[in-house]
Amino acid sequence: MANEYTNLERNRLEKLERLRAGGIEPFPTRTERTHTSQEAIRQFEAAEAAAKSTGEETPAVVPATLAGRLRSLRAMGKITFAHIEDGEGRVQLFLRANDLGQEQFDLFNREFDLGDFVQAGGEMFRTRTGEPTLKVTSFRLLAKAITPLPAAKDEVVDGQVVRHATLADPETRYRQRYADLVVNPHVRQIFQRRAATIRALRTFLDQRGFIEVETPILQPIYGGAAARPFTTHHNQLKQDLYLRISFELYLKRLTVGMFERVYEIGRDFRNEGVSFKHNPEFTQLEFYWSYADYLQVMDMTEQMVNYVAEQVLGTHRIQFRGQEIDLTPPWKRLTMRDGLLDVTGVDIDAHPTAESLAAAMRQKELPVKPGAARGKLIDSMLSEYLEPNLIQPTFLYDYPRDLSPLAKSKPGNPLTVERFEGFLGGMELCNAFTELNDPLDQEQRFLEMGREYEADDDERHPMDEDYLQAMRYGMPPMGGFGMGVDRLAMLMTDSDSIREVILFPHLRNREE
RNA sequence: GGGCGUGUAGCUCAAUGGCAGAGCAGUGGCCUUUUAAGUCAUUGGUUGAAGGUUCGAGCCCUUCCACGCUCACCA
Repeated sequence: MANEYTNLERNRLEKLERLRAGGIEPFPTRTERTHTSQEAIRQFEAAEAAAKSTGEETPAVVPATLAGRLRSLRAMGKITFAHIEDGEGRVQLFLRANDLGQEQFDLFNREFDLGDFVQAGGEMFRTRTGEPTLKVTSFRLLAKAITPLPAAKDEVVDGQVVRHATLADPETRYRQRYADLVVNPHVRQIFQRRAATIRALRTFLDQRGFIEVETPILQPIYGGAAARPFTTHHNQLKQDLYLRISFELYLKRLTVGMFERVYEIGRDFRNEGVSFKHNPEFTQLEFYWSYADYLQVMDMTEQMVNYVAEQVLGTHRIQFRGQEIDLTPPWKRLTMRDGLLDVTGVDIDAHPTAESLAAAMRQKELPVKPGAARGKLIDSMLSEYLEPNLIQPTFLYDYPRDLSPLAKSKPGNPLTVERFEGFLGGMELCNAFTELNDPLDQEQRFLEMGREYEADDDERHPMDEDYLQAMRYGMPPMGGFGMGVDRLAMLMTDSDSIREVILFPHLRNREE
């Protein structure tokens, strides 16, 4: 569809044509930047400090050529003040007809707009109000902005209400994230913190001897979680493929191959509902640690999250949704049985069958979904009554076996597996267990899952024969771990929605 | 998928069923140290889309679209 220009855009296009007519290329190829905004300011302030210490009246000249986006313009007759912004910050420009000549000065005022990328050369000085500023002796357009940035200046109502209105509409912010990033510096900070979060995770794991690997995103059989996959097709191979819903089964194959400690940070895809904590594609961290069990993984988890906060925020006490969360280890540990007993009065250990558990729940006047399996019933109590109350970091551990087909049973307790989930801020953050490494038991679990989900084909857990083959070669005992990196980024940035920490979140297509 | 809500100028927002407005930005002036400058003037609208009710619809009704919140779903 052809773009239709607004009046404001047409106005800028006319400027662009005038520039071209005057022999000025509005999108030149080269830039001659010598300093970033902050380098120029730092160097100037250093020259000032040096002059002061030696008693000089004027500091040494600091020549600089800067480049950035025009973010403010104040034309005052024969002089103009402006600010340009680059990746590090802002610096003020000072232009004077006397210095530039009337023709150049007029060119700047008439044809340059907010949002344009410009290059400006000159010397640093300090204005009467004390701001380090570039006195411009030459300038050049680097790239014309046709569309005005979606930002307004402040609004003064009755000399009282000052509102620095800027792009706020969530739809526009997500669809045009580039514009959001330009005008909302705090959004840039969110993604800098996200990057720091992922960097800290890598550093933490690398330091502990884990090796980062990459496993297939296109998989012939999906597995490792219960979720509907996205399906695609390879034309030449005439083969349906799935976008992975987890990395688990591939990473565990690598432990068979003697990689004792592996991890992967990457994208998972789940063809399910979208919410403030769900996006169809999301970033996952999984690691597998041979010869460890879920208790060791628990210890490492609290250390890892605490380390991330220290690296990203410089503190162990983070603010999230108006509450302070203390990440300092050790975290609270609670068995699922005790946790549910506390909040619902139902003892899951006393009810080994779905029928018995459902009866107990009805007696406590808890909602029961008819025909639900025991694991589903437990899960519903967990997410309804327990999870929202777990604000401070809490490990919930020892899960029912029928919720966890890839986890190992507790010795002497076949109904319970060695599994934990980490909760904080009322959200599930991670999921881990002592991994099942018995190929015969694993085959049996796959068969059970297949039966259980027979009614709902979408959720069926497909049998992965090759995974069983890997396990038959011998799989070491190990602890495994998975964590939603987006949710960790939410915690590190105090973001209410997963969409705030994903650069380009999924949105429905616009009507033509 | 259900419920509730929102959609008006580039941005942020007004407008009892009765002339579609403001601030900022934009445009044209004045202004040689401003601070998201000041000042005078001024342009800009298919009110998300389509239909309906009405003498008259931004407002009421119906359908559709998008977004937000929420429920359902979601190991």
